[in-house]
Amino acid sequence: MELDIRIKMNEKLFLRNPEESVLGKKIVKNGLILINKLGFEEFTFKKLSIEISTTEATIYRYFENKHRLLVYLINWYWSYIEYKVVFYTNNISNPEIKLKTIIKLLVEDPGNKGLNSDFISEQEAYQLIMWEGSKSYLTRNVSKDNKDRLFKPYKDLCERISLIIKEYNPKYKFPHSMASTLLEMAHSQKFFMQNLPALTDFAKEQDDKKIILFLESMVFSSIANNR
Amino acid sequence: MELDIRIKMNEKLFLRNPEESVLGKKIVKNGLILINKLGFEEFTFKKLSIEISTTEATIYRYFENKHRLLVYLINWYWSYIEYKVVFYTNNISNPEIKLKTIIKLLVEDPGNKGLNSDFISEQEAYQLIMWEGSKSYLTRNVSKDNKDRLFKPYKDLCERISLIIKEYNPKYKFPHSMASTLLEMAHSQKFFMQNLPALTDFAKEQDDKKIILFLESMVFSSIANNR
DNA sequence: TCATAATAATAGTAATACTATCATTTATTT
DNA sequence: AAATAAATGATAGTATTACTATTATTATGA
Repeated sequence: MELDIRIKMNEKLFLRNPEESVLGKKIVKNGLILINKLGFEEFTFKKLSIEISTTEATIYRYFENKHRLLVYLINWYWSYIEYKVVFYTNNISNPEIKLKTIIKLLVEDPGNKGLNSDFISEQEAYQLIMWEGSKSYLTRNVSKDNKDRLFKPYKDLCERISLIIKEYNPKYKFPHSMASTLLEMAHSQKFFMQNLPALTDFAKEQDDKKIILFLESMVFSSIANNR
Repeated sequence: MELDIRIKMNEKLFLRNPEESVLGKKIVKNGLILINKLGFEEFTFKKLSIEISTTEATIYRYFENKHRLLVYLINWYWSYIEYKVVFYTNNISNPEIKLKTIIKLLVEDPGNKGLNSDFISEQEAYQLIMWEGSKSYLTRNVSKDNKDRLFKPYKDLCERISLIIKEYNPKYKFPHSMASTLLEMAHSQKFFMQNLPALTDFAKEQDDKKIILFLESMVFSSIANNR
């Protein structure tokens, strides 16, 4: 069985829906790869247009600017993760196991096992979140973008996790903050491990198990607490 | 008593030491204010040069590029925070009180009470960390910059906090990761509270007390845990 | 006072972040 | 199959960015 996951994207993110044409998909797919290769600051539509043998002007017909493309990609990732969370926790009744499943989903690099269609590669998207994720909201347009619901997928995922936390302990006072801390740290700690290991207790390039243990320890000791 | 705090900055950060001239100090001071006003992406040396009535070329004689200026400012802030941490925890023997003191120092907006000399304004630096902090290391040059010790102040502060965590509980396995989580979240949760409140349990523009409670709860329940 | 260093004034370049126009190709409708 | 519309390509152009270079002027210091 090969299933095609289709995520409905916010229409404000694009001028022309990239999913509806071969070229549009190429822009998104190769845009992601090129951002990962160059870093977001060095990435330009000009460079992308050369990569995929089209013109700058054509890319601008799909996306207003490169930041919108970034947010598009990041939203795709969070929506996809939420889909995975639903898929893998649906049949689980125990909130502790649910949370542990989520932590694994967040931390583990999908590698080449991940979804790798002719559209967005899961593994590339994972790298993107690690390196560029917070750049989606760290701009002077946060509030405006937020009103346009550009951060809805991230907020939805945060909400879903906070509900499970509440299920685990209805008295815990900070389910949303704990959920966003978990989401942020899943990627930050991995980034630190690989690039600034002094900020962690994990040796450089070590596997994910220790990060998972750290996050589990943090989440469960916090939310078990009734103060 | 008016004391002049002098922080020794890494020489790789600048081409000419900005502390050694009136113009240099003006570049740093007003650079900080202008980055906060425009956001780092929109900030340029050209705009700064107009602001302080000098030329672009002159600013380039002090800093290689705007990213170096950003890292300079961020390093100043973390060094200053470490100084404050030492100052306010020196006479405290109880590691719990030490950690609580640190959490307050990290979260509380210094406002106009903070250090506000003719050089860097503490309050402006605080805003900078919140909005632009992670952009100092989220670049393709992290490893190179790390080798040049550009992140030393942040790593030093993390190390210092992790030592206190170890003092509190020598068996706790993730003192550095917990310290970096605390450092990151002190500013992220505040940013979220002000700009993306759905990611927190704090009403928009609310005071800092709840963030402090959240972080205290997270840190102490985690590090009390002996698993 | 002479020498040196710092700054200002000015100019210039390649790249970025777009917008506009028009011709050509491709897809859709009748 | 012809007519029409939509998407793309080719090309050009603009203001700004991110620098580097040169020379004149001003301040500092031995």
